Amino acid sequence: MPAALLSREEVVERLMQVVRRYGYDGASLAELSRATGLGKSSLYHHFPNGKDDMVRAVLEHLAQQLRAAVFDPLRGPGPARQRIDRMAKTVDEYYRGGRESCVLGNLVLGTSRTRFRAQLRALFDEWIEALAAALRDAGIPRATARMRAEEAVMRIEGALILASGMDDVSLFGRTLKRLPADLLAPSNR
Amino acid sequence: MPAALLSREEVVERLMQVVRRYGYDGASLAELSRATGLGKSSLYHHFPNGKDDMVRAVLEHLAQQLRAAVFDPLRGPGPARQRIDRMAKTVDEYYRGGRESCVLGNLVLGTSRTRFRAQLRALFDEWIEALAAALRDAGIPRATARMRAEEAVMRIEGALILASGMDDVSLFGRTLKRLPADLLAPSNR
DNA sequence: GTCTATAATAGGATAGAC
DNA sequence: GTCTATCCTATTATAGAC
Repeated sequence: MPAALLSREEVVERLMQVVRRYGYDGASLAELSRATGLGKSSLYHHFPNGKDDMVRAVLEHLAQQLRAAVFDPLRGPGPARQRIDRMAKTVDEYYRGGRESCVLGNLVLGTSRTRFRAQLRALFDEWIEALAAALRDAGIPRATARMRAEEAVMRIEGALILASGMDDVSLFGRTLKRLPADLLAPSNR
Repeated sequence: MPAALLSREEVVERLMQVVRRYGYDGASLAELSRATGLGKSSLYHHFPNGKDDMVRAVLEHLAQQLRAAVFDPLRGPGPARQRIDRMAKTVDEYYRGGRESCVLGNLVLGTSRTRFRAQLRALFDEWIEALAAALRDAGIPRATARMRAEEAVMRIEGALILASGMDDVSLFGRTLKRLPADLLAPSNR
């Protein structure tokens, strides 16, 4: 990579910021080049198949980040409530309180919908399963835990859409704030 | 319009299908032309500012559709529960059980995020307010009604994202099914 | 591993005939 | 009101020097 400028990880991190902001279709090579400080040819050197390869790298990078910051803590030791609170906090930071869009949401829409299907599905599923594990540890029955975990991810994704669409980040903050208690509520439904 | 082929409404309806499927950035003039059966020049005749005008027309068209099929019934007469059930049914049909994406979600992401800000915000808000009105009619306090209505829209948007991302439309169906009861639950939170 | 230069193509937009 | 033809720019992608 840039012999001494940016590590591959940093390059991919910047690519991610572009994809997250502009989506797959809106992320031009010119912008990706600008954001990384690498010329187009350099980008093709590292990602021979262009945007497609870049986004694949972005998704791998994101998976690693999420594992370290969200999934592992969710599965990891400690009281379930604390683990879920930590997820909410990390997610809030990652999306900067609702000001940033979701890479996954962006890739699920537009013409990229089918392109990264497997990776997107795997990532969503890993998130849901990690969350469900925490809920099971809190004594919630398996099926209920899975359903609630799915609902949590939906609410987060939906909150990002609406916070952006309504230009009101408080919608995101409130959603995250309510999330832990809702997830751990005595199972009625 | 096409002297006898498609009415303006039908043209806009087809433009909407393209925007909904490919997003703003992914909807090329070539595709919009193909979908409507109109040449690029014809499209520019009706929409002098190109895609921008087309999407504005799409949003106006969508607002009318939603008013007739969703908002008015929500505000309208009848038992609140029935009105909300009807919304769920209509929304399910509109998104074909989770197989179709959301025009609004698509426009909130990508480079179109700021372009249609006012219209997007107004549409989301009208939806939320219509839903909140139904909840108030069901005896739910004003502030709670608004919050629950916001949450309902977030859940719908999020369910569409996750159903698409996980390639599992049942996520959408289940979300819609639970929605009415959750909205009308005795107000604890 | 990066750059400049350049190609090839697609995308957005317009002119003018019918 | 629609079409064919054309234009211009942006975008993706590659070649080849350093």
